[in-house]
Amino acid sequence: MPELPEVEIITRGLEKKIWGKVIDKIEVRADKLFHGSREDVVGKKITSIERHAKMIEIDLSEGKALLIHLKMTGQLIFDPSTSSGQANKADRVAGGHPSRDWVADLPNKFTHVIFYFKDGSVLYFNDLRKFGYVKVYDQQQLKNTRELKDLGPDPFTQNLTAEYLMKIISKRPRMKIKQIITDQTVIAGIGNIYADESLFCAKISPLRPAKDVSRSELQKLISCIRSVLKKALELGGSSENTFVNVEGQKGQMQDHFQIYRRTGQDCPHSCGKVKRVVVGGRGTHFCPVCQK
DNA sequence: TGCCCCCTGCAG
DNA sequence: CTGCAGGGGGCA
Repeated sequence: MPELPEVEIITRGLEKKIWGKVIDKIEVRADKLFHGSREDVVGKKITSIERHAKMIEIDLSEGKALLIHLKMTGQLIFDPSTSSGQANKADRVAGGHPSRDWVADLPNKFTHVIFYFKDGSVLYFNDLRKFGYVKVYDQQQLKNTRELKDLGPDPFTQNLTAEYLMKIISKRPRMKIKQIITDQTVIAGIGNIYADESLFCAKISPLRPAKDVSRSELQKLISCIRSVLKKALELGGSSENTFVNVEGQKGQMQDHFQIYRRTGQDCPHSCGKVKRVVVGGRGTHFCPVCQK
């Protein structure tokens, strides 16, 4: 699923919906996706919710924590109460943005973990492809996991600079620029969609060896990354596929893609046709005319 | 650095 | 039917 904007939207939604609630029970329907002891989290209170790259850390009382990764198709959907569940489901559909029928009817066959809170509200973790996970940690232990410790700077922090990228690139000069910016240990949170969109914005070919990207182009790329991610946040994320926010609603960014998944169509600058190639095993979209 | 894999569904 | 999908770990 989700890249930085989508995970950020979900994180903000969770803060609003489940902060301070006490976990009454956890139901795990697919063991594969839940790592750790259920007893460690039952009875604990949610004390903070934070995004790291594309992961969500939920801190609990007594020093415990949950780390959730949604991978490609994970969803976290909140239902304010079980007793009025029918009404809420109807609201979601009436809201006009049910992404699929199965989103409006929870739990469903893609619901793998269910968090029941003391006040009767429920959080569903759905994942069509079962790549995602929920892991239980001690907060101290979590800080030292590779997953978090090795992450590069968040794109919106001052730590992401052209100088920083040049230093990284000097260690792997031949790597394609797209692979550099989608490496989570270089920049935290950029994935396939926003890499393509950012490179288009900066007029840089995703195939360019990183060492051939100049300082000023890197500067432009950083500002493009920020503007693209900001726009995605403002539009509620990209729901090209299964993304919905914690209320089950889709975002609109997919209607504003300049280049991603527009293979064969005209470049927005009318200079050529959008081409699709594979970089690092992922579909990659660019305009060979304006992206050099 | 480049495949293959995890898994399921959908578009062409 | 084949190929493709927002991620990323593991293996040669």
